[in-house]
Amino acid sequence: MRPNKRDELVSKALEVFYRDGFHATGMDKLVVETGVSKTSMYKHFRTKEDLILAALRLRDENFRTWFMRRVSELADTPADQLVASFDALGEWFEEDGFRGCMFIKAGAEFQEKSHPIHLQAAEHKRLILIFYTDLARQAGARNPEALGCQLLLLKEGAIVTAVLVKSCDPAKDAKAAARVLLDSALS
Amino acid sequence: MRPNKRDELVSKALEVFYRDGFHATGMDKLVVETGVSKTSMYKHFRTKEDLILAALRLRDENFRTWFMRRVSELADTPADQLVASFDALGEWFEEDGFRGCMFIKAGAEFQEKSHPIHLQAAEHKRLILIFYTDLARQAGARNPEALGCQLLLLKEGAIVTAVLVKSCDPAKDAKAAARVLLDSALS
DNA sequence: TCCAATGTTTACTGATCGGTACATCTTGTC
DNA sequence: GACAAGATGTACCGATCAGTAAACATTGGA
Repeated sequence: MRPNKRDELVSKALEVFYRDGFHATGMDKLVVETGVSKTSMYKHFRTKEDLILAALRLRDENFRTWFMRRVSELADTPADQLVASFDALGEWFEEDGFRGCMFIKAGAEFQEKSHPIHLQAAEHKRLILIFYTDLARQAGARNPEALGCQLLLLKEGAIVTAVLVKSCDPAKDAKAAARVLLDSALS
Repeated sequence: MRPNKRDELVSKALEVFYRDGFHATGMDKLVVETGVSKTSMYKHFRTKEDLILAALRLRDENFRTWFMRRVSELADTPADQLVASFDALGEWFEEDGFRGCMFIKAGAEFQEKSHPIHLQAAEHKRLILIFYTDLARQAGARNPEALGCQLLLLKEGAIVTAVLVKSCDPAKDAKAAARVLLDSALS
C-alpha cells in the first residue's frame, strides 16, 4: 500500500470521472484503466464514494492552486486580478480536455444536500467565493461580500455557458461585466 | 397507446429524472413509479434516451413558458423585465423541489458535444440567450448580444450558486449586477 | 358471437453494477 | 533458505442495468 501508488490511482480516477462522469464510470472501468486489480483498488479505497471524495480533494487542490497562481501572474493589483481571473478562465476553456467544472457536475449527480460528495463540492465553491471576496475587499469595494458573490456568479455562469452555448465568448463577456461591476463597487 | 398516457409517463419521468438524475434513475424505478409495465414503457419510448429527450422537451416548454410569463407579470418595460427576471429566478430557487437546472445537469451527465441529450440541453440555453438578447435590444442596449450573454452568465451562475453555496443570496446579487450592467449598456 | 388487432403483463436475457472470499505472489527478517 | 505479513490477482457474489419474447387481456367491428 505505497502512498504514491494511491496518489496515482486518485489521479487516474480523477481523469476518468472528469471525462465520463461519476455514475457512468464503474469501478471495473477504473480497474482496467489503472491496470491495478479490483482487490487492490478496494484496499486503497473502502468504497467508490471514498474514491470520488479523494478525486475531488485532488481536483480542488489542483484547480485552486493553478487558478490563483495564474491570476497572480496575469495582474498585480487586487482590482486588476479580479478582472484578470476571467482571462485565466478563458485559458482553461480553451484547453483540449475542458469539460466544465467537476464540482458543478458532482453537485448535479449527488443532489442531496447532506451527501458527502455534495458537501465537498459546496466546500470548493465556498473557497472560490472567499477568494473573490478577499480580492474585492483588497480592491476597496464598498460591499466586498456582494461583489465577491457577483463575481462568483459570473465565473460559474461562464463555465456553464462555455460548456453549453457555442455562440458566446463567455470569458470575454464575463471579463467585461466584471470590470463594470468593479467600477460600480468602487465609485 | 393513448397519447395522453404517453404525456403522463413523460411528466412522471421528468419528475424522477429531475429529482434523482439520469444515470441514477433506472427504467425499473420509472416502471414502479408510473405503475405501468416495462413493455408498455418501451412501446411508448424506444429507448431510455428517447424518454430522456421527451422529458427534456417537456421541461424546456414548461420552464420557458413559466419564466417568460412570470417576467412579463413582474414588470412592463423591457429594461425592467431584464432586471425582474432575477426576481422570477429567486422565486424558483425558493420552491420546495428546487434542484437546479435540469439542462445543466443533462449537459453534465452527457458530455459529448454531439450527443442528442447534450445538444438538446444546449438548445434550451440558446433559447434563453435569445430571450435575454431580445430584451436587451428592446431596452436599447448599445451591444444587445454582449448584454444578453452577460445576463445569461448571471442567470446560470445564480442557479449553480443557489444549489451549491448557502452563504449567498444569488438572486439578489444577480439582480443588482443586472441593473449595473444594464445602466452601463445604456449610457 | 367470433375474430383480429392492440395493449399489457410476466418472466426473462446478457451485461454490468459495487463489493468480497480466497488463493497466490512478493518482500523484509532471521 | 525458512517463514510470516502484507500486497495482489482470480473468480465470484447478489443486485440492478437496459431491453425483449411470448403469453394474456381488452376492445373494436362484422
